[in-house]
Formats: sequence, structure tokens, C-alpha cells
Amino acid sequence: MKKWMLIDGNSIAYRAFFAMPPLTNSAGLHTNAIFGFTTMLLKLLEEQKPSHVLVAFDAGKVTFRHEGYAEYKGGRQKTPPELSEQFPVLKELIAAFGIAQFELDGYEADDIIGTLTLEADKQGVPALVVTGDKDMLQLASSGVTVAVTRKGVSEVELYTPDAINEKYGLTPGQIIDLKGLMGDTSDNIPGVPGVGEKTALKLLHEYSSVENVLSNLDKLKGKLKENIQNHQEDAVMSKKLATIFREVPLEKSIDEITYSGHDDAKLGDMFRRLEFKSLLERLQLGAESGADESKAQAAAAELTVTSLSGDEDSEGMDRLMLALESGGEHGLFIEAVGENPHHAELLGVSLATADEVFVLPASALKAAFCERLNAWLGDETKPKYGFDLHKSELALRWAGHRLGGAAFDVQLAAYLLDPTDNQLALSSINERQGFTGVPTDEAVYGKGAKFKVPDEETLFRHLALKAHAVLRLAPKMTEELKATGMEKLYFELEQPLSRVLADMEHQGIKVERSVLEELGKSLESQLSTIMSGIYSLAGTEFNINSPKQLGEILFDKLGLPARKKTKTGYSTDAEVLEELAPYHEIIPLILHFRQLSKLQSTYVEGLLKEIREETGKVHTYYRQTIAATGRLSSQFPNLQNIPIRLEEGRQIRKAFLPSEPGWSILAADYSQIELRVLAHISGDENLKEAFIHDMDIHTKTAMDVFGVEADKVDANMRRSAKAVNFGIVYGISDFGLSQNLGITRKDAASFIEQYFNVFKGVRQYMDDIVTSAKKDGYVTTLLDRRRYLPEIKSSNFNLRSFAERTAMNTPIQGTAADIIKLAMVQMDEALKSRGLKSRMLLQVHDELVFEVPPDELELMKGLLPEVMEGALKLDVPLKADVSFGDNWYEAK
DNA sequence: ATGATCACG
DNA sequence: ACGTACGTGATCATG
Repeated sequence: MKKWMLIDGNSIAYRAFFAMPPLTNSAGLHTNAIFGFTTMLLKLLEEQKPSHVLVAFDAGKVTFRHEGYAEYKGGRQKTPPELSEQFPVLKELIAAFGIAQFELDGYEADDIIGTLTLEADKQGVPALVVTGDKDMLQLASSGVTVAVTRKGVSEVELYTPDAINEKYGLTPGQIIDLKGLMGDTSDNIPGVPGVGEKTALKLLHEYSSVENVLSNLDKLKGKLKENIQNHQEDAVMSKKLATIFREVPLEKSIDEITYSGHDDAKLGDMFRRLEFKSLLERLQLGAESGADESKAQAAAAELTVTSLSGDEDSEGMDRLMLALESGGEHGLFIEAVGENPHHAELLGVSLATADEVFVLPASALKAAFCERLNAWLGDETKPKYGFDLHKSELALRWAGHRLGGAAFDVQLAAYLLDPTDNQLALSSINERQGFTGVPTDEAVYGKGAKFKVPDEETLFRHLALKAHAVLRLAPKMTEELKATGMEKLYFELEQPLSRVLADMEHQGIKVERSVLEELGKSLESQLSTIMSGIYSLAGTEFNINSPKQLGEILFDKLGLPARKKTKTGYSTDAEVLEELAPYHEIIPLILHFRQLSKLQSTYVEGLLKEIREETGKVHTYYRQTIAATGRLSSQFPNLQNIPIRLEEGRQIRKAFLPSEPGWSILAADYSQIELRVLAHISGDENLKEAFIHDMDIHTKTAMDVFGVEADKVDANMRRSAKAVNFGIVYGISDFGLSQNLGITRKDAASFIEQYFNVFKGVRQYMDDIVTSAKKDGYVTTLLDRRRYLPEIKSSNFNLRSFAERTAMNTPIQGTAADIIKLAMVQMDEALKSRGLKSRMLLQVHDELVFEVPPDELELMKGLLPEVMEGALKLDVPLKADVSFGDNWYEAK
């Protein structure tokens, strides 16, 4: 059964572009229009099963339509560069689909399609026209259906002549009369002023064509008559412009658009380049296809997998150990399932050597024949090349084994190469590096409730493929780190830090259950009092924790003025509530309720759940590959956001204790590290001077911005200056500052102007960093950590502005992160070399927390700030303030 | 699963 | 004119 599908390429690409959120691949190429186009195409191919497919594109800037009307398509927005750059790639993709594409100088896509539908009518072959443009409805006929996209590109509405009649009461041929009367702003077709779709339809139902409307002018009246009378020529010309030209000299035969399905290899390559992971999976092009399909398959097939499950396999173990102990290349993979490495289940270990891959179930590690392997794994002098060795090390430790000598970690390297990448699974990294052959974990295990460890053969094969991928990826990624100038950052900072973190995490921090429980009791009684107060003031009981219900009570029932809205309804955040406080006495109660219930659920109940029964400790997991700026993050539980600002919350810190009697908690935090970094990076003399003399930076800023002496700076001026300093670090905007200070935008702008007048070097830095980010596509920290900012070239104001602020902030926040990481590695070395018993427990971005035995307290009070301040030499001094106590609360 | 809210630097 | 501060994670409610 023959069926032609004719696609209006430009129109669909435009629709897709505006319908899809921005999307780029890691090379910075925008891909959203291509993605939208592709999903639509796949859907139509599947549903329609056409025998012939064509994508037509507009060609050339000037078409024959311009000959009669120069303004045709004038006033149209220039195609955004984010879209233009997608066309060449889209055309490659269509070729990879094995689909024909036509474009012809001087003609638009709809003319080509119009010509072909005429041919389809002549041959009696059914055809489907796919477009985003309703003009094309004029092509509908008994055999030709027009599919118009709606709601983006995911769905189409099918128009047959009957459907057009039903919807508009017109024949397809009358569509051009409709356009003639109403015009089309997007193509700059004028039509008749004052005539929109409604009026045009009424006229056509009465008189059926533009010409007939004109000859019956006398039957019309009023403004309408006048408008049409004065624009008769426009109407006729508009109709002509809207008429699709159906006699394009195509000089092509229909055979050329025969569609016989796509080439898996070519399409897979394109999808990989575009990083369309979901589509790769959907078409099952992922694991076992691509241009290097045969190579990958061959390699996978050649993979000699040896399983080592028990003492009877000691011969294989000998082969493995021979390879490892002779220092041969290897790839190590340790499978531990579960997000939290402190609770992960160790499934197995795989090791790829040059010509064989060995797989061991977790249970085998306990067996006698693994003794040599365990010794090798734990030997710090034997380098390991692996994937997520940080998690591996923790999982092994909890299982009673050790891992030492981490030398290269494919995941950690991938993070440095692109710290915004949140697809750091081995299968994703493997594909991005241009390889194939590692299935996703989801494909092997399933996810969510369907997670299941497969049979041993499947599992072993998966682990073998991963170890093999590590072996293959490590040298390539080492080269990339060199090429991007991040070799030192990687090998001298991040890799050593990974072990320091694992030590801290495994050590854990003691949390006293009874302290939290007492606090919880007090919170519970306060909460119940506040709750009754709220219910009685509201006149009803409701869930105060539901923003939806709370909004209804406040704004509908009590009639308070709603100020801000969220996507889903009224906003009830603290900022809104604080403004509402004067209007109703229920407001302070709600604010208090929120504050206490946060403490109760997150910090009392949440933290209690994380305490290990056996040790009375909590073990956080520092993630080294999450934050785009290079900071650490902390999970299960997050110990980087324990309350401190409000006294009630700060009490939580009383539960954090030394793990040994008589010891102290010692903490040190960097003072103003980000502004000191800014002083160094920008070289601003005034700011440097301030830190060299160790001035109170907010007071100093107030003096300069307000032009007064130190003794004239009042609390309010200092507060404003502090906000300006924060703003500067974040990539300042007048709006942001005005919000923060509750002042007008104008006043905020003049503060900023004043600031830049006295800190000229800072202004220069802000300008320069944005310029260099535009030129290079990325920014770097002092230690050459890199962050790509593809959106800095966007024509979308919001995206671009965001990228510009990020360009200003990332080198500052990122360098501060570099510095404290250096301090951690150096501090770890200092403890070891001096044989100290003190232990590093926590890092909170600019603060390090230790537990210290009494006989080391004095020493540590000197050593810790000394190491932190000396971690990296800047043009201004670094300063660290140290404190100690019997618990974290006291160390302030 | 997603959004709103709020804890931290 | 656009509509914003930078970076995170946990909890709860709700679709």
C-alpha cells in the first residue's frame, strides 16, 4: 500500500524549537529543535507507515513571492542563532534516517509539497502533509490529509476536507480566501485591517471568495465596508501570497523519496553525537550498534570472562594476580548497589586485564583463595584504576575489606571534564567518550520497585563490561585532563581528597540521641500549642504543612491580600508571610510553626533516623562530583545545613559530640574567603588593601560606598554594604539587591554604581570574566577547574544573564572550594606525619570540624588555622578563626 | 516524580 | 523590555 508523507521541514523545526525547553549536548550545540523534530518524526513513521517520505526545506532568502511583494515575511524575527545552528545537523539526521530532502532555490517548502500533493492526487496515491502552518490546509483533498501540529510538536490534528468543513465551514480551496481577508502576521501578509478569523469566516460563508466579497461591497456597511473598500488590493494580493504554487519544476522522480527504513548504525551515531539517550534506548541503538558496531561487538564477544567464585578457581586467581602484581594495566569495577554507600550492598568485583576479565561475587572476597587479591586491593602502594572509587572504598570498608591506592577514577575525571554533567553513570561516560557496549544499570537491574539483581551470568557479564570500559577509558580521559590543563587539579587535589573524604565519612560523628529526643519533646509541645492557636484563629482545622490548604485559608477564607503566585497557586513562603504579618495575628503563628516543624521533621526526627545503633554515630556521604562550582555536597544526612542562624535551631548542634570521653570538638572557619579570593583574582587595590589590614570588610565597604568615616557607619549602612558584598560575589543585579534590601531598584543601582566607583578593579574583573567566558565558552578557578557556560551566547535574555552571573560567581566560589580542599589534603598529611590522634570529621564549605584529644588541643588550635591559612598563597592573607568546646554548639 | 519550602555556605 | 541574586539537600504534599 503506497502512502506518501510530505513534511514541511522549516515549519516543524520552528515549532519544535519554541515548544521544547533549551537543550544542548556537551559540545554546546543546541539540540532542542532537532529533538522535537525527531520525536515527532518517529511517532509519525510508526503510526503512518509511509512508503515514501520527504522533508522539504525553504531555500534561498528571496522567493518568487518577493517579486510582487517585497515585504513578504518582512518584520519577522530573525531566526535565533540557537535554531540556525541546528539546521545543518537536522539535515544530517534526516539523511541518517534514510529520508529524502528537497530544497529548490526560489521556492518554499510548501510549494514543493503543494506540487507533490497535486501529483499524488493525479496518481490517486494517499498523502499526508505534515506542517505547523494552517495555510497548508488548502492542499487537502479526498486523498490528501494535512496534519497540523498542536501543543508543540508532540501531537498533530488531522485535517481532511470534511474536517475543514466541520471546523471552518470552508472547502480547502477557500483557505486562501480566508488568509486573503484576515492576513497572517507571521508572514507579514496584510489582509484587511479589522478583519480577523471570525469576520473573515462570516464573509466567506456568505460570499465564498475574496473576489465575490469585493463585488458585493454594497451589501456591507459601516467600518467593515470602509476597511475592505480601502484595502481591496491588499486582499487580492494577500490571497495571492497565501496561494501555494503547485507547479514547481522539481526534476525529481517520486522514486527518490522511497522510504525503506533507517540505517541503525548511522542513526545511532547521530543520536550519540546529539546525546539523545532516551532515543538510543527507545530504538535500541544503544549498546550494540553504531558505526563501530561490529568492532564493539567483536570486542565484547572476544572478552574472555572468567568467574572466580571459590577455591576451585584458584588457577584463574593466579593468572589475575600475576597480571596485577606485575603492574599491568587494569580496570577495576566494584558493584555496590544503593545510593548510600554506608548501606550499599556489595554485589561483586570485576577486574579487566589486557586480555581477560575476571569477575568475583562479593561472597568470594571472604574466601581463602582471595587473600592475595584482598592484600592487593588494600595496598596503598599498588595503583588502582576504577570507577567511583570513593563509594567503592566505603562499601568495601563496611563489608570488612579495604581499598587503597586509588590512582585514577573515571567518574571523578568525567566530573572535572564537565562538572555540570549529571549523567555520570559509566554507561553514559562510555558513550560520551565515543565507545559503546556498556548497558545502562537500569537495563540490567530495572529501577524503583522493579529493581532486581539478575541471574549470575547476566550480572557477571555486566560487571565484566564495566571493568573493561574502565580499562579503555582511563588512558583516554587522562589525556583529556592534560589537554584541558586539569592534570594537576586531578592528581594532586581531587584524587587524594577522595580518600580523605572516605576516612572522614567512615569515621562519622557522634550524635547524642537523648539531646535530640529532649529537644523533640519540647518542640512537640510547642507545636501542639501553636497548632491549636492557628486552628482557632482560622476557625477550622487544616493541614498547615500544605501550601495549598494554607493558601486557601489565608487568601480565600481570611481574605488576606495575595502578593505572589507560584505555578500551582498562592505563594505562602516566609517572605510573603512576613509582609502579611501586620494584617492578621495568625501569621506569626504560622511562621513559628513552620520554623519549629522544620526543626522537628528534618533535624530531630531526620537525624535520629541516621544514627547508627552500634556506634551512636552518623556517617554522611560527601559527594565530590555534584556541585558545578567544585564544592562538595553532603547527603544521608546532609551535615552541611545544620541550623546555626537562629538560636532555637542552633541547639541541634549540642547533640554533635566527640566520640571519645574527654575529647573536644575543634572547628575553624575561613573569614570572608570569597571576598578575599575576589580581591586576589580581580587585583583590586582597594579591596586588597582592606584585607591586608584585616579590616571589617562590610564596614570598610560602607565607608567607601557612603563616603563616610568609620565612626559614622551605622548598623543600617553596614547591613546594606554587607548585602552589596554578597551581591558582588553572586554576580550582582540591581533587582536582586533591591529585593534583598527591600529598597527600590533605582537605589540599589546607585549603590552598585558607587561600589564599582571605589572598587574599580572589581568592575574590570566582572567585565573581563564575562568577555572571556563568551570567547572561550568556559570560566576557570585559580586551580584551573573549569565550568562551561554554553548559554552565555544565548539570545534569550534570561538564559544569557544567568550564565553571565554564573561566570562572575563560579571562579570565586570555585576557588574558595579549591582552597579548602587543599587545606583538607594538607591537614590530613599533617595529622599523619605528626602521628596525631585528632580526626577530621566535617567540612561545611568554609569550615572544618575535628575531634581532638585533650593532649593535642593546644597544638591543634595552632596547627589547624596555620594549615588553612597557608593552603594557597594569595595576594591577600587568608584568615581562619578557630574555636572549640564539648560539642559543636560550644565550638563557636 | 515534581514543586514548594526552608536549612546551610 | 525582558525577570534575576550563587551553590546545595531534606521533607512534605500532591498529581
